[in-house]
Amino acid sequence: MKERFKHFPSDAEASDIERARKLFTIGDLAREFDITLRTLRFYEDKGLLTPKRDGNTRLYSRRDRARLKLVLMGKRVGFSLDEIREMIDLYDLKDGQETQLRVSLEKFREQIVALERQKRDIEEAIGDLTRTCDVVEGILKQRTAEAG
Amino acid sequence: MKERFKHFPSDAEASDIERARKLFTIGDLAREFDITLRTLRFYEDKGLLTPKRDGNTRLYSRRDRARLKLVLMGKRVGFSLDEIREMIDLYDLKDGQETQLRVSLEKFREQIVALERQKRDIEEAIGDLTRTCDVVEGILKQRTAEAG
DNA sequence: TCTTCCGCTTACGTTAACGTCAATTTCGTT
DNA sequence: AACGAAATTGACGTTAACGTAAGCGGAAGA
Repeated sequence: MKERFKHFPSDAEASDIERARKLFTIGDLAREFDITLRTLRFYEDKGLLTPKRDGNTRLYSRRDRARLKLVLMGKRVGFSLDEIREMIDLYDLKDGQETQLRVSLEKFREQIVALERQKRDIEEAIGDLTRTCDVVEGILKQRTAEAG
Repeated sequence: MKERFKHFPSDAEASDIERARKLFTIGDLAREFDITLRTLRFYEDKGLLTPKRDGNTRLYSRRDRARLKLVLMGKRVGFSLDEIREMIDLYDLKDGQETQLRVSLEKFREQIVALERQKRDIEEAIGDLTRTCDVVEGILKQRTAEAG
């Protein structure tokens, strides 16, 4: 474990100044969003982020940071990294153009439908398991009654 | 695609006789449960099924078929194949013993908790997406209003 | 007999999202 | 000069549940 990130509560005081900064290192973002360096580099390989370089060192702008937020948001709601990249690329192509907004809106709605489907599947599974539990409980009660 | 399985409605008539049978081929079960041969063999490799052999050919008993049903049920409610195997093995060790029933019951309840957690996550995601949709719609309406 | 169907085994491939490891390098302190 | 922390690249490993391909055998039907 060479790359580890702990929380340093002692650093929390400087947040006002820190968050007003224009540039972030890879470690900054990793700490702030609780992800690993590997993840940030991976996202870069995938074309989700494109930080500048100071020689070799990555430098993330506020814009990069905003994109990262979008990526993590997208993941949270169940999009794959590929889907997220497509949407962000599309959006960045010409900022906030109507067609792109409509495309994204459509994707969001489809995802909502997919999520609702998943939800129903899970509800059914919970129902099945609950019924099974009831049956097993019944068997157990019957046994203890016989044994008693 | 060398191994394909279609539904043969013309075979449906013989179901009374067929289902009363004692032995099944791998193709029989594949058709009945709509899974591939590969899957059946995979489950065997994993120790979930142990059909007998007529020379090289697998022969599944009604007991094997019942186990397969359990496996598919377990999958449906979100257990991994490893978890399913553990439970089935445990259950087969001494059939229907109280302790084993209690262990399974415990697992089921844990799984219900896990599923309910997933359900909440999905609901939150749906909420997020719905709100995002509303925002995007608002932007679009505003634009069309300005353009009009 | 030829073809087709059903079955067999072995073994490598797939997908997603990173983890882990190795070998260096650069930076800020002390 | 030495040290540790933080950074770099590259490449292989992981997990789950199969898919896919290659190559083979035996039985049934035209």
